[in-house]
Amino acid sequence: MSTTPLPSKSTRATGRVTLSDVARAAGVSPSTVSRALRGERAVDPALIERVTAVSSMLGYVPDPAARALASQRSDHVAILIPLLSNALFVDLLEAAQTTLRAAGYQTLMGVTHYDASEEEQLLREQLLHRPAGLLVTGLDHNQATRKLMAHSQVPCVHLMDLPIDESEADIYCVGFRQTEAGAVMTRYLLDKGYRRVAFAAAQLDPRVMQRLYGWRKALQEAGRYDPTLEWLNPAPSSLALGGVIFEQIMQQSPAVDAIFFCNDDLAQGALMAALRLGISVPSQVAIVGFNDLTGSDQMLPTLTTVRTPRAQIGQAAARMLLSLMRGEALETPQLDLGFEIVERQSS
Amino acid sequence: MSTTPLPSKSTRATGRVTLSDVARAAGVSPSTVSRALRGERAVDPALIERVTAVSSMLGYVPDPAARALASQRSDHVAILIPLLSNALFVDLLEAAQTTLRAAGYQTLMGVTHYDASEEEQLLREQLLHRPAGLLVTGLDHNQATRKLMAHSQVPCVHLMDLPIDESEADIYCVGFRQTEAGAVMTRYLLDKGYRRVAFAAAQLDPRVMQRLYGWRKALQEAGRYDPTLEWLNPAPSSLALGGVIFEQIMQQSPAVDAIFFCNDDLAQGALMAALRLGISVPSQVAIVGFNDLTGSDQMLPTLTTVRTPRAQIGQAAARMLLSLMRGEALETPQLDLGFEIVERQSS
DNA sequence: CTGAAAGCGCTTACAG
DNA sequence: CTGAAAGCGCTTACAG
Repeated sequence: MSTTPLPSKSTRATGRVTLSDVARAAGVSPSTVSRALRGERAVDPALIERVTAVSSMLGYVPDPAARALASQRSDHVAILIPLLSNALFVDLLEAAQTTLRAAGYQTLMGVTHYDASEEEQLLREQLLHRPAGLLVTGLDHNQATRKLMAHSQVPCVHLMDLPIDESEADIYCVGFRQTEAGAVMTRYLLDKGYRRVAFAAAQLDPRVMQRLYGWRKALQEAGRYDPTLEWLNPAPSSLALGGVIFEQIMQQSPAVDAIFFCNDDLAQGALMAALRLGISVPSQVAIVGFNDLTGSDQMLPTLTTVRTPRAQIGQAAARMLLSLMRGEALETPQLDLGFEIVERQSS
Repeated sequence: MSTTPLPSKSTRATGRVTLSDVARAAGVSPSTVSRALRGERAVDPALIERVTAVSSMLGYVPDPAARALASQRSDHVAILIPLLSNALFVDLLEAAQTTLRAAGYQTLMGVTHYDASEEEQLLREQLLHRPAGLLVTGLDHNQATRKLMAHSQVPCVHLMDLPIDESEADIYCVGFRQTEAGAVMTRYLLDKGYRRVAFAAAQLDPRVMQRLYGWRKALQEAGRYDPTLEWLNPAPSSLALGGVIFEQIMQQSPAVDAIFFCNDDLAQGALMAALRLGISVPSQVAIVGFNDLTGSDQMLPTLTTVRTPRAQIGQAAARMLLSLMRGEALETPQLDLGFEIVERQSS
């Protein structure tokens, strides 16, 4: 143990300290080192200690490629998110990655741009690396993607959403009830006395649509639903678009007294447009958003919105995935992290 | 070629189509398949064609782990950026990743939080995967990080910055002259007739400091430099902080007639604060920012700023790296992509 | 230009 | 509980 291991004589020696170096120095077989270091049960505790000591003395670090090749499982975790231009997903990504990295995993990120076939292609590329786990946004995927996920046998946790019906009860996910959040915000507005509550949305991804359904349900229950209150635009969400939509609504439906935007960037843009147009918020029209993004508390007036626990979702999903990768059974396969109305000045 | 390859009889067969399957079906040796598929010169064109055809017919896809283990080079490219909470770096990341992915590389992202030792640790983890290339933000790294990069022999391109002196002429980088951008914006303000131009900064990373030096130089040349015009805050940049700094300046230095914020989020926060405080921009005080981030064109008044080519930087750096990874010599190892003043209403 | 052989650095049945 | 051996799926000197 006091002698430095001789460098390998091979022509292709890489200079790296290998498992065999550790085995030689510890006086055991490579198999034992492998087992001891991975904490496999059925290894003599005394040996574990010796191997661990020698290993760290030599500065041994396992080669991920060799490990992946031999075990057919890499130390990568693949994550699929729709966009990087929405702070929501960036928060999700960062939280998941931080948790995963602390457990020794590298994150492989894929940006789908809300495109089902791009998602499929990205997943295909990621699966080539035999990831140890999968984190995917939402529950809606095309046939091929679902098949790939199932065939790969890779543990998978879905982000942001919770299944609606029980046919999906076998799916792992962490999120909150989008539909309910839409309904709760709408009821909040009705309770404040607003009577013509519009819903304005862009992008129209599945979660936005669920918020729409929640809004519809709440209005219908209050007997205040009217299809002309729906303003749906498939274009990508942005501040600028929020301003455009706001102007449209104000021009075409002056009787609207509150607007529920499906995302804070739209609502922030609307607030800026209101300032520009001299429309006073909330006295002429209330404006509320969704997600509580950066800047919403700095607007004039400050923006009422729904705070969504995206960092917590990223972290909890990563933890859930870590459990699955260890082969543990989960008590709660579907985690509802809730949401919260943040009342500010705009409503 | 018309018979499907027999599945391997091994207990650990993975079901994947392998190089040997292709070799058998094409009637050549595995070495030849390997060479043909990688486009190595010195392979009979006819064989290349045959191998390629068989390979795609069989749906062969090389195993990245096996390739990495054998060649000591993975298909990963590691990228180090300071933050994910600054849209600037997200744009950089997305552009680089898109370009890299199109060339068959997977991106390994590391977020340093402007912490030199976290950067070192991240790089260490990334190098374990034997990345084919490295993309790192800035030119400032600690001793250990520089040593790691040099010893690794991995081609590396630096982002955002250009070296100041010639001692760093051997470094590859894509960016623009931060100091000059600071000076140009300051001269623009002086030319517009502003006389007491403050510089307000947060985070104080190396690039912010360079902008500060540019501002100083421009003011000194105009005989208008005054140390009390410098407002430096090491806290992370944010809209809220911009508002706070703006209030401070207005209270303590009412004679200031223009404020140059080192980043648009600060400037946007200042604009909102001005609205709140009833301070009119630009008639009482001009406000300008840096980077032209989302929302700057939606503010009231719209924000004058410096547009920086971050997406182009990400893409150009990725392309440069691809060349280096191919072993090509570069005509331009240091690429200056410039910047542009965007004049809007706030100045 | 092509092939046989060794090797990359691990993991994992299989025996004991 | 431990070890010898085979194998994961490629690449790359080395010969020819």
